[in-house]
Amino acid sequence: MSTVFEEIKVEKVSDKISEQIVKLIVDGKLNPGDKLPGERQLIDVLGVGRSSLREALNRLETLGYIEIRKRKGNYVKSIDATLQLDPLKGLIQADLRKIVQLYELRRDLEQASAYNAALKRTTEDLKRIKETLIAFRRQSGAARFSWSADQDFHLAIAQASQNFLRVHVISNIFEFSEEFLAPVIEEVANQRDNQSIIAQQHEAIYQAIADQNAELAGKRMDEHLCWTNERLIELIDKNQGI
Amino acid sequence: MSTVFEEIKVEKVSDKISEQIVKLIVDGKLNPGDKLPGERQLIDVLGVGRSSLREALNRLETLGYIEIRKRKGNYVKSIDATLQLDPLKGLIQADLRKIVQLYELRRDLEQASAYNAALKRTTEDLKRIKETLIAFRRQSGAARFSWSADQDFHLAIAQASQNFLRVHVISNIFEFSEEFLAPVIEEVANQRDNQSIIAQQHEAIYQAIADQNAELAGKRMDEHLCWTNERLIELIDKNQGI
DNA sequence: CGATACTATCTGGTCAGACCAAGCGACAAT
DNA sequence: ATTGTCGCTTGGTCTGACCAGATAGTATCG
Repeated sequence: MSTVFEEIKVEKVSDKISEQIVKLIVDGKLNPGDKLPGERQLIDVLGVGRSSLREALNRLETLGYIEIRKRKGNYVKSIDATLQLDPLKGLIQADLRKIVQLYELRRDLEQASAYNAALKRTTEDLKRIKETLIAFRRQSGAARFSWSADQDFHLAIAQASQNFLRVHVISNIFEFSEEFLAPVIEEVANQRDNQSIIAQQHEAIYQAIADQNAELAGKRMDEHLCWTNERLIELIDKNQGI
Repeated sequence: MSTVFEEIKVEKVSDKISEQIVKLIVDGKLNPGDKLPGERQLIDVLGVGRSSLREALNRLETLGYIEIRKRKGNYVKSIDATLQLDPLKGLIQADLRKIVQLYELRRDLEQASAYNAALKRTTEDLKRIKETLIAFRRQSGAARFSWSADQDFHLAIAQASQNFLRVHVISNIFEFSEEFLAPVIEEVANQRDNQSIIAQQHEAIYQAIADQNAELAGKRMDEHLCWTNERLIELIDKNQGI
């Protein structure tokens, strides 16, 4: 029975309007830089109320299709800017210090990651982790901090924990935080000591995983990330003050 | 010269409104699933016109922060960004047993959630958790398992852990897994004992959080979810065989 | 007493009309 | 040629009104 009837969808007026305008842009009837007719003119042509029209225009603006210039008019935008609507990004932008919460989350996951890796790692996993360790040491000789080598280590452990979701989520966190921290993270390289401290911590974690000592692996990972987070907070506070 | 003068920016009323609401979400004053006051009520509180308010709400919806349900109200959405789960839907559909990995992830987070809640909970947080406990007991009297009351308990703890991201991510996992498990979860209700066992486990967790015993809270949460996961695996294996 | 039916009210969606301040162009005064 | 003024246009905002569906409390009927 349930397959016989279709749900009746009520489409908002503003949806139809924005669909139509997007179609015009896609079809090339409206080109970047073109000025749309004034709002009062459009509501006549479209036969809708101004609030619906404005709702549509507003959505188109936040989606990046048009640009609303107060007291000047509405213009079609060139869609060169990759329209990214990552809600999380907006949230963190609202308060950079919130990124600490993201890193707290990371600690939750990575602590478990190391714990489970110690229990479930294969010898291949272990070998892969070892390789990332060597790569990190090698690259830390260079002037700048090698973020990607650091990430490789953590991701290798996540893989060893035999949970593809964990890898996925942790990798997401890396990707996400990179663009926020890229401007400040370079400072880490200035304090050259940090590099070797991190390397030592990594090696200690590796050792615990190799020994299949889950408790210790988890504990060391937690301490490692606590230490990292503290450095991070220092950095942010310093740059925030400017 | 150009550096001496700053451009005067005119901020739209709707911008201020949406900023404020985003801030409320970031600060955890508004949590996933919360219902916003009605539009007519909000314009009184904020002292703005309805068009500006609606403009703000509309933007927040297209950005993914809230969900506008016609004739029902406006609700805060959980943020999907960290855990971009949608692409994974296909993977889990292909092999329902993969959901075990999702629940392992949940355990990572919730163990930390309980741990931190025990450390950081306010007395208000504690009161809120207690209420979910009572609601669960009351609803478990009914024939069917009250999934939402169960979720409320776990989310209340996440809130008490003072990390808004944790709330969102856990809420996301619930949302995501609900659609997979809805068909099988009802069976839990058949074994009436489970209901009271879960209630007891919840109460034990609550007690540890009330006592601010972080280690114990984390441990009990972990055990609780281990137990749950085992029941889950049984269910899946049984239904998979058909 | 219990199930059904109704009604008052609340919700978001839409429309219409009004006013504001700033941009802009035409035109006059200097 | 520069400056000042006036009026029109533009998007931004507010108010008030109505609609239709959802909802909950009340009244009615069996």
